[in-house]
Amino acid sequence: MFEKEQGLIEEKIKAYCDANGIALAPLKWTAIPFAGEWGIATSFFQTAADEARAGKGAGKPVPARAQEMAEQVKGQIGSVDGVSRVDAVKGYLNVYYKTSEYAHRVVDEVLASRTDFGRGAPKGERVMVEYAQPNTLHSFHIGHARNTILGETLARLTEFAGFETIRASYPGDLGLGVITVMWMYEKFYKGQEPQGVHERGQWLLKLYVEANVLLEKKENETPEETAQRESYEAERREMYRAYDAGDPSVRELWRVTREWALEELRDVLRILDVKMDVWFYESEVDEPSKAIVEELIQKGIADDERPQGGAVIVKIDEKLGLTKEKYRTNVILRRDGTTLYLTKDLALAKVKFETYHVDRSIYVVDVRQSLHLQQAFAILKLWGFPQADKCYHLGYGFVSLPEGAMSSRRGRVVLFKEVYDEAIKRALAVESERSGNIPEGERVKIAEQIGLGALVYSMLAVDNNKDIVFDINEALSFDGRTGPYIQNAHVRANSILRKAREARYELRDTGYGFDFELTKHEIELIEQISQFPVKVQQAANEYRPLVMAQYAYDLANAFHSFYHAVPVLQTEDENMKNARLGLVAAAKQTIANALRLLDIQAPDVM
RNA sequence: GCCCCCGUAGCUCAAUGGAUAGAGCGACAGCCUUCUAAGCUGCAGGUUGUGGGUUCGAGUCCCGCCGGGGGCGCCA
Repeated sequence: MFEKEQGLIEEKIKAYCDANGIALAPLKWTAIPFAGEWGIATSFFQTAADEARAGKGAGKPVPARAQEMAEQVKGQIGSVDGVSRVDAVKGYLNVYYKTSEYAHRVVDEVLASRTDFGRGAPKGERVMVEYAQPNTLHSFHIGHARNTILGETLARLTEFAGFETIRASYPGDLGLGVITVMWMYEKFYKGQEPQGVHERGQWLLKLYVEANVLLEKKENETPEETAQRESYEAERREMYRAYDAGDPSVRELWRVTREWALEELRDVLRILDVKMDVWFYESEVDEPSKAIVEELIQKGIADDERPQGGAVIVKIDEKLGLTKEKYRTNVILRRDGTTLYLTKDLALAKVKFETYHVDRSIYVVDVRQSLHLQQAFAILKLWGFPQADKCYHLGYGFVSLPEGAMSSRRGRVVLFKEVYDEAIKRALAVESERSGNIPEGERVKIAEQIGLGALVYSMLAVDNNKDIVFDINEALSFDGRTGPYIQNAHVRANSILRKAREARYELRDTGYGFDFELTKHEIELIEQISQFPVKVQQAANEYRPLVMAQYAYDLANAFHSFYHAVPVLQTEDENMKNARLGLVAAAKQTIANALRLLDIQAPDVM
């Protein structure tokens, strides 16, 4: 927001260096890291070090020389519009803003842009974010929730930062797991169907777990048990074969059960306020992907070892001319002619590039699939897609339970829906304890927003590359560094504004100013608000939702401190009252914008 | 055997190579007749796993070691 002033100072620094024959290193600006004062800072360490290396430093230690430069620059700067003072400290040049002027500018900008405050200029690039890729028939657990929340937040960030953004889901609706549930249903539960979208979806998971018990080889099996198990196994294999052969009744069973699972998925996405633009289904990518295998053989990228009884493989390192093993070799078509995960991902990437004209392709996928995705990207590069360089795997650590890894197969999972229901229950309990002023008809809706806010924030507040051991009490905490803490800041800001309206106090847009002595709380809050556009860009460019999660907390924290220490409605002075109401409105708006990017609702009361 | 990630306060986690390594939880002490106490203020808590190296400057980069997790051609 203050590029002009920064530019002016930079010119002065450059002029000083030119006049003194100093080769200036690129200037890096940061916020002054001391609370209560507001401005920007840069240092001269790099320049001094460069000078010393060039043998021109006159033997002076670098820090001392940096400080000397900072002092001399300070002497040269004179007065700059909008700058109250300049300090040279420990090699740093600190430029302090005239807070009254900038405060007015920040508040004005927020109130003029409203929901668009912080939005970046269009970048002319199209991004696709692929996330929410659960297997159908397995129900949606808390690990899928981490994936979906990360993906959705990232999509909101890239979109708001100025990228045209496409959201893509890629459910796995094929494979042995799916067939296993179908077999179980057909054999033991045919004709049954629980009522309720989630009940039905969770029931499918129950069938899956039961089936795996029947199909798993046990220790000390009796011959009868072994025969029984092998007979089940044969039935399952037969169903898989029948599905592949296009058997109409098996296909119909597949279609019906798949729809049950997808209905549940769609409802989970509705709860999470995720609106997918594109659905890629594994079943629809499977057949076309076989064609690309031929293409890759033709182009000399893949080696066909089928004549020797092998598979179709890509020797990635060799084709890239690497001597050290990095991407290794991988199979893109089994010897029986069926496809693999990698095959389908290659075909899907081609569709993304050619049909959707994607410039950047982001995959939100478990970190354990890192090598596979690196292999896919490398093959895309060999294939001649320049977009391969802008494929990015946003890997995330897996979510486990205190008792160990989650396992759909064993039914050892925490389902998203269970946690969501519990979150609402807990939020309602807190509401009835301390929120007397919520209208009866809104209590559940607010509880949903708070409960989900807690859960979502707990997923975003940890860096994506870290594993999470899921603890429901931590995930659903409403105190401290949590979603509800940030939501509460929004509520409190709203409360002040509502009271002002109720008192028929009219907020004047103009004619007020921050030309009074600002408290450190006001300065800190204004500084935080002004940082929002920068944080949006940083989070989007680095593909790091955590940056925004961190920022939202810092902003809310600044507001809570301000709220506690600085009176607004009780302010005697009309001008000051106006200015502070404007600041509160700007803070509320910025908190709301930040929460929106985090896929968290911003309630007006709680 | 090779590759990737992690190791920071009692616990859970932050920190574009830069100023005094920061939050939350937990503990302790305060603050509700005053805009919502899901809050605020104060206090305590650190040899950033370890040994070297690079650098004016290292939690951050490089090498080794220790500890934990993950991955490595016909699973996804």
